[in-house]
Amino acid sequence: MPERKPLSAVIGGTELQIAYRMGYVLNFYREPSFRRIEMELGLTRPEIVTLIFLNFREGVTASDICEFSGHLKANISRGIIALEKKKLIRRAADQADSRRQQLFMTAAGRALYARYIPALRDRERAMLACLTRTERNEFQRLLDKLAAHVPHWAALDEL
Amino acid sequence: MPERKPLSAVIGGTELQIAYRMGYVLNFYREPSFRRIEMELGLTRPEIVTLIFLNFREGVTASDICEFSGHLKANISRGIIALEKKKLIRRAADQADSRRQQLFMTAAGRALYARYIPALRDRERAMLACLTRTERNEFQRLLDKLAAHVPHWAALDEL
DNA sequence: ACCAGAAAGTCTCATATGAGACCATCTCGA
DNA sequence: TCGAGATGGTCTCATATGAGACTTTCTGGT
Repeated sequence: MPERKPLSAVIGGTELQIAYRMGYVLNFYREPSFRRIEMELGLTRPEIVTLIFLNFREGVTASDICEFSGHLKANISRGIIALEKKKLIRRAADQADSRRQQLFMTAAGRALYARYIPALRDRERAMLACLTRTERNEFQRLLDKLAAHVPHWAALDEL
Repeated sequence: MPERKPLSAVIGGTELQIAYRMGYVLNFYREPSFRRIEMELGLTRPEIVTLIFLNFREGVTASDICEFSGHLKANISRGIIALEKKKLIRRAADQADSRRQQLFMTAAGRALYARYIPALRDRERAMLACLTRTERNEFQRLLDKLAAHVPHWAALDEL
């Protein structure tokens, strides 16, 4: 009987050692959580992301969210329109540049945000539970470094 | 003039410290690359993933791919049907269980795979360029650990 | 001050996706 | 060996998404 690598070895068996692993772990973290939020709360992904963003800072614009979320602007735009229609956010024209509109959460938006974040937090905790505290810190440090360098290569569309 | 955190601080300003960062980095790696493959080669994401999988091991089934890719089975099924129609893969009924079908790449499939992998590899290299060799190894080790533990929590749908 | 081009945001259209029903086959306990 | 339930795979339908055109407003060089 020939010895066969377990099928799960595909995780490292790809030519994209690190990227594939990141995708694998993150997919299993994020997709089910987000799908559930979509279903239960009737939000789309750009809407979820927009609320997360506004929770961090109010007054940002659609293109700020695009820039840091990687979502396409058409989708963020649709999300914002939908969120406003549901009274979860509020828009205000920017004084200095009338093309822009600043975004703010409403109380309802904050309340909805508070309903889905705990599940995401718990799931993150579960994902990381196999790391020691030291490892978790190191992992975060490396991710910070990677995140800081994203602008240096992400725009290189020849790649 | 009040001091304001730079907007990029949202990356770490979320309650989901690590998950958010992973998503941020991975989004900028994966989305543009995949979109480009979709456009230029006319493949969908489940098709791309299926070819990556088959490059690692032939003879697997649709549900194997679902299990390790996190894609929904309806989409993998559609992808497989499309790939066969394009003669990029070949299906064969499993002897032991006639519900299953084993999947194999064709020469054309291998050729197409070879056309999109280099760009993904280059982009991965660019993403990781800011880490030292030691850091890269450590990062991979931690990802391996996380990947190995995915089955322990991913199915917990109460989370 | 003007104009060419960039930027913010919205819209349209075709396509990909998620949810879940559905069918066929297999498995396992009584 | 029978039937209940599980499993592999496909299908349908509604919705979310990507691409890219378009409008309005701003900017920077001449």
